[in-house]
Amino acid sequence: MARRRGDEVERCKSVSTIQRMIGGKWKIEILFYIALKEVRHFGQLRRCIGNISESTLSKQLKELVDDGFLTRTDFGEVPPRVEYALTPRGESFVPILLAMKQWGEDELGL
Amino acid sequence: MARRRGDEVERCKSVSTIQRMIGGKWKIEILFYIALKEVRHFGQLRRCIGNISESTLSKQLKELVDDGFLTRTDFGEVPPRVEYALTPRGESFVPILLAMKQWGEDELGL
DNA sequence: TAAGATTGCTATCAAATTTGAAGTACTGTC
DNA sequence: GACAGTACTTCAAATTTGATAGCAATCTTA
Repeated sequence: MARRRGDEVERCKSVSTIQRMIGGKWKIEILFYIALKEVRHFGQLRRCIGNISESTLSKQLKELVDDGFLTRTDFGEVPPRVEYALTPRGESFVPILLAMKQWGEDELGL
Repeated sequence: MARRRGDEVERCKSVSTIQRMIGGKWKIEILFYIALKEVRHFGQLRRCIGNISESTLSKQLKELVDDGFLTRTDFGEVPPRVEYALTPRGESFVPILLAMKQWGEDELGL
């Protein structure tokens, strides 16, 4: 049954938080490549995602680290070597990434 | 095993398409309220989502209609009455919305 | 009688976000 | 010696999002 006037809906905090965390223009793809394709490095991500700019990728990765999805390991070498990997929280999100990939293949025929 | 240099990763079209479709700043929440809370009207969505502006909500709804997630029924009355509802494609996405809500509750304690 | 509320927008302009291009620092390759 | 590779940062420009006002017609309130 659909809702009617005066029948207000309360906000769902878990959904609005996820929306904030993965709602960017690139986060799902970034997580996908790190989680399911084992991509670890900045330059690889930039190349396989395609159109993302370096400054944007850098910022999005930082946010994913801050939100607890990724770890960032800087080996302090020159030329720079940095590796990104999933945290346990990131791992726990993998089934959702897989479901989205599967949905795309089934529903969109891709 | 992590990937190394020269070992390039191919782009996954189903993931980049989903990213484009639901990657906005609000789409997950919009779909959530329509799918799981039975919200049908523009004004209700605006109120329960909170900070979204009317122009943005209008645009995002239009995109979700264009991408085949929602139907829009205009009853041609004044004051306007318009209803949004899930298409079969939208319905098929519901399990992913549920999984995200659950993930937020379990992982973030919300 | 007339003002105000209701509803789903659109138009306009300001503010915030995202983008591309270039720069940084150093090593290894041609 | 010029150039590519690596992971960024900085800055101006382009794009997206937000705030506000307005429209159309009817019902409600004063």
